[in-house]
Amino acid sequence: MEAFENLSQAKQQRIINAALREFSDKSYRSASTNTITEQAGISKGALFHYFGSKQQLYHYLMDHTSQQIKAKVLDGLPRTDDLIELFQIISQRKAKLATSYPLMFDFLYRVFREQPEDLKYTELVRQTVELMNVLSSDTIDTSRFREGIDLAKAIDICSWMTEGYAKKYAQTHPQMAVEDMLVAADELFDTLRVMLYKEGV
Amino acid sequence: MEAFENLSQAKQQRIINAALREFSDKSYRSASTNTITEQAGISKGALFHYFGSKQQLYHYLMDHTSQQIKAKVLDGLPRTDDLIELFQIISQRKAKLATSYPLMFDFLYRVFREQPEDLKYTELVRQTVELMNVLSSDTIDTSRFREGIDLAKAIDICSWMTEGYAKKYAQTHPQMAVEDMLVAADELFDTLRVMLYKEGV
DNA sequence: ACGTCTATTGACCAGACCGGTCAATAGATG
DNA sequence: CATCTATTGACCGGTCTGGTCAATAGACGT
Repeated sequence: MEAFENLSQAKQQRIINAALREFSDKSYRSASTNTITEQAGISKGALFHYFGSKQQLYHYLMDHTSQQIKAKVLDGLPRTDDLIELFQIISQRKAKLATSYPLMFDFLYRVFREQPEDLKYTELVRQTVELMNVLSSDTIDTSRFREGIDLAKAIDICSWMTEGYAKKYAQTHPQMAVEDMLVAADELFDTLRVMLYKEGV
Repeated sequence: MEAFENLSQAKQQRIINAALREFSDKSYRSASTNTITEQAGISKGALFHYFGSKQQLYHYLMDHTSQQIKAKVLDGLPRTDDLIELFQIISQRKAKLATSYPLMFDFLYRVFREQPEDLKYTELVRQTVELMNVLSSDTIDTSRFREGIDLAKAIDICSWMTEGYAKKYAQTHPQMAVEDMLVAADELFDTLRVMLYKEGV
């Protein structure tokens, strides 16, 4: 690890990206260190010199990416009591991050789905992924909600809707710019307001 | 194939289930015929005697499962102009089918996600999977919808909500009986009514 | 120019596992 | 007991794996 951190930033990044891509595409077992070294443009010996083993490389990637993403999402998040507004802000940040660092997101989602016993992800990873989907929040104004809708339900609904929307958008407009998507997504949040909030709130 | 169809129904089912499970768990490439024969309790030679090759076995599974599921979902579907009611019925059928034949569903979803060039799924498979998610329907009464919500939007919303709900339920109550889940899901459809339909419809 | 030292290479392991074959065997049938 | 078919599993040539290590390249001090 020390050897790796003494490398130039550019080279470190090349290796990290190659590894993230491979571990995103395939299961831990099927992911190949050969492929990683080829993609990174380094020799096999070098990789094992830097990280010791495949498993240590994997754990490094988990810690590294969780740390990065968690910081970027939470940094300077504005306070608001409007649940939908909050969701809108977080979605915007996630969308921008996901286009700036798609490899990190792909990788973390895969980590979240797998979770074999012997390479259990750290608490940090769990927190990070969860943070993307759920809001623990006592600061939300629930009086806006329609009859029969409580906070937990509203959070689920917002999560499912934004998730579904993002998935559909990615499928139908695979190459569109983030900014355009965010504009288009405004319509989604308007709809959410119609559905969740009482008339005239 | 002829040899296979002459086997007892029980043995055919054992082989099909073993193969479905293996092809659901792993990519086509990584799926192992050895594992399949072990799980099915037959010899390796037998499997290749029945199907000729790994690829032919895979194609047989695609055709077989699509045919079965499509029939079961569409059979005797009642007519209604209430979109949410329709979703509720289809969800109930899907839920029951998914618990009766979980292997088939897992397999088809995997087929839909992968789609390598050389083992392109048939049109039948495409139709079947799509049919699970989308409703083409001109018979829906859209006058119930709130201001600003059209049919396409409503279909998306219902899809995303039922999908999200199913996913959450599967995670939080992994071993619950279908019947209980369907009762619990009634609440979801009530919520959908509150959100999508005008007051008092 | 030369010796020293560290960073990097890639040919090379032993072993796991692959899809597919086929001579040998078991079991049913007349 | 002979015949015939259904089934077996040891075996094949391959590919690919994670990991090693003697050999090499390149930077640096003198």
